[in-house]
Amino acid sequence: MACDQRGMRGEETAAGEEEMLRRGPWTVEEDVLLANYIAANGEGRWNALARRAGLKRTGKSCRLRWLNYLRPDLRRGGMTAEEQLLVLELHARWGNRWSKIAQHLPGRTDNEIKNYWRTRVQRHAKQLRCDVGSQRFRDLVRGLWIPRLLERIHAANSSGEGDVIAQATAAALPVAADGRCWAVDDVFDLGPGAAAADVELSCTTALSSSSSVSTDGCGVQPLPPPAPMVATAESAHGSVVSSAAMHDTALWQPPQTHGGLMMTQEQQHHQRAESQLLGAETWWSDQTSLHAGLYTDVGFPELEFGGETMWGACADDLWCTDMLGL
DNA sequence: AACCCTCCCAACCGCACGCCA
DNA sequence: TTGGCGTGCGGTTGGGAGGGT
Repeated sequence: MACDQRGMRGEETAAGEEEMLRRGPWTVEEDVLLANYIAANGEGRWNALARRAGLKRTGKSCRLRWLNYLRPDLRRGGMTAEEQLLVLELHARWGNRWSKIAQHLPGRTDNEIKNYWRTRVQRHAKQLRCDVGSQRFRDLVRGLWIPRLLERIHAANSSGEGDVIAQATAAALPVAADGRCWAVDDVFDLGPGAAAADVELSCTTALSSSSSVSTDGCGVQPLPPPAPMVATAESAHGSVVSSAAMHDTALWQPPQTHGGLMMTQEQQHHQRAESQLLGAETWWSDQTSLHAGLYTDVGFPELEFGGETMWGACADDLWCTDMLGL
């Protein structure tokens, strides 16, 4: 793309009569010069490298070009669901530590992740009228976006459960001994010999300050299974325009009581959703609902909403923008 | 066709830090 | 200790692409 922009801003700097340094988009010739030089001599010492390679660029510019564009191990194309999931979770954990986040996404640069965050994630937050740093947005990410990503990952790997776990592992999502997959947590700090049991013991949820320490002393609760919840969203005008229950009857049948009375399914859904959105410590994670795999049994029924499906047809639109009327 | 607007992303900027003489 | 240099990081900018009117 940068090459397509060639010449648009490629003016020489005024500074330096004897050595005119170029700025702006890189030309193919410059790319070849830089790539060939690094292939022959390696990278580093960027200022000297720029001079020796015959490039009229600052070392800084050369380094940036190499790391963000020319490096052979770079991945191209849009972020996969796994990568988006990782970005969301790692950002919740580390904030704008783009380079640190990028270390866990092979082939992706900090610049790319930063751009992804600013263009996609912040746009969604803006549409939802909340700040990306707000608890409300974190809850929406946890309750809507991440489950949707997990669903997509599952769908893509539905050919075999082993693949699912392998995928989660490859994506640095810790998988516990029973196959449950946890939110990104301190597994990165466990060291190479950490067993699945250790993973479970160290689980912390990175996504919400509302995460709670479990009573059994096994660390902080993982993400709740995403299936049943009520998505309540505000329209652009600030009024609640809709709420819809997503449920998986195969998973979410345990009867709930409220004041000694059996709760209707709708009441249960509502209570669960409130708990999630308000960061309550009720996780609805009774043993019957804890299941093997990467939330593998989660299969949202296609939710009808005013003739539109809950999730937009656009593969990249993970928010229910149709429903929101945004 | 022309204009406008938004999205996307490569590239730049300023700053901080580490190393070394 | 200090100053210069190289490097890395996060924030910002600006222009192409594409869609809508």
